[in-house]
Amino acid sequence: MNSTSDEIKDDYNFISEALIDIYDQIMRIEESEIRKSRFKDITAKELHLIHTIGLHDRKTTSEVSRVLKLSKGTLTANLNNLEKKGYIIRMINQQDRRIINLGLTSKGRLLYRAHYAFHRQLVESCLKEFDGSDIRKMRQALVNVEKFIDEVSSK
Amino acid sequence: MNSTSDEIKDDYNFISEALIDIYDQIMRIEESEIRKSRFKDITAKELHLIHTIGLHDRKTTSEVSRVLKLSKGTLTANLNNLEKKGYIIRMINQQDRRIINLGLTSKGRLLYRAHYAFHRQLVESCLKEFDGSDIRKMRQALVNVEKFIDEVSSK
DNA sequence: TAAAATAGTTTGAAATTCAAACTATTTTGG
DNA sequence: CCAAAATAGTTTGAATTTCAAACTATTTTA
Repeated sequence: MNSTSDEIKDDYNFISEALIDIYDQIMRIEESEIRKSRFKDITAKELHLIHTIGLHDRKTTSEVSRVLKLSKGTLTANLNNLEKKGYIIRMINQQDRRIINLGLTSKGRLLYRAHYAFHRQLVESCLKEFDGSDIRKMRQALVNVEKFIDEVSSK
Repeated sequence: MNSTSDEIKDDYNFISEALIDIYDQIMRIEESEIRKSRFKDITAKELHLIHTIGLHDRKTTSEVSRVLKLSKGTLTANLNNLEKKGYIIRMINQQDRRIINLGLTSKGRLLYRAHYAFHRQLVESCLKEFDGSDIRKMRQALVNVEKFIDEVSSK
């Protein structure tokens, strides 16, 4: 297919606008879907934190606060909430007892998987009409976004 | 190109993970880029509000609070801040004097355009290696995301 | 034209965030 | 070896953000 540079500009505009609006909607819908399930006490932010803690990584509090760009104090408060609600556990690291390793409880792992499944469903439903080569290109476009973000952050 | 169903699954996983992580990073980088410019007093949330108010729409407070899913009280507080900082103006609607129409000041319009330009730059930089037909497909994928969100929200 | 409805603001309470001070532990270097 | 410095995480107090409910002003309804 041939495209004029005007058509491409128009697509760029459309894609820019769509991107600006979509983030927020996805966050909101994630939260509202999760709240319809058995996990009624979870906010979008907590979902994000659960995802960052991950299934098997045993990350430390410092690592997580660095990744999420939250102060250590804020993270401590968030972890207290999730611990009270039974989603995470703190494990004192026996090699270095200053360090707390974070893990998900079985309830936390269920939530992690439900969240992930929802995302997968979104991706599958939106890409099902495309073939393998198209999907590879979409993947590359996302890699490019990450590259762009890295370049801008480090300049 | 042929792709096995395993390769496609792997791409889906990659795309899911990338999507989950990317939102947050874009929000943050948007804020930090804007703060490097003359707009040092603006947060990511305020940027989002400025974008929603838009260049020429004269939206009402209620419309904006519905779109952003903020309570009317919260929006009033946010608008007070942006008004104090000189980015927006409130205009009493002369047909119905209960209604406030919102507009951007010239400073607000400058900020709107700077924000939009940054997004355009991101999109252009990430899509420059693709041809018109590829870009049309990416656009379609975003339309699908919006469709998916609408379906899930309305069910 | 009085009552109901609507648009937006104010209010007070709860939640979230941050930076700085603090506690506990480990590492460093004299 | 041990005191000082560094590090990991928590606590604290203040600032900010958010919400729902009560409120004010205006318009619509019946």
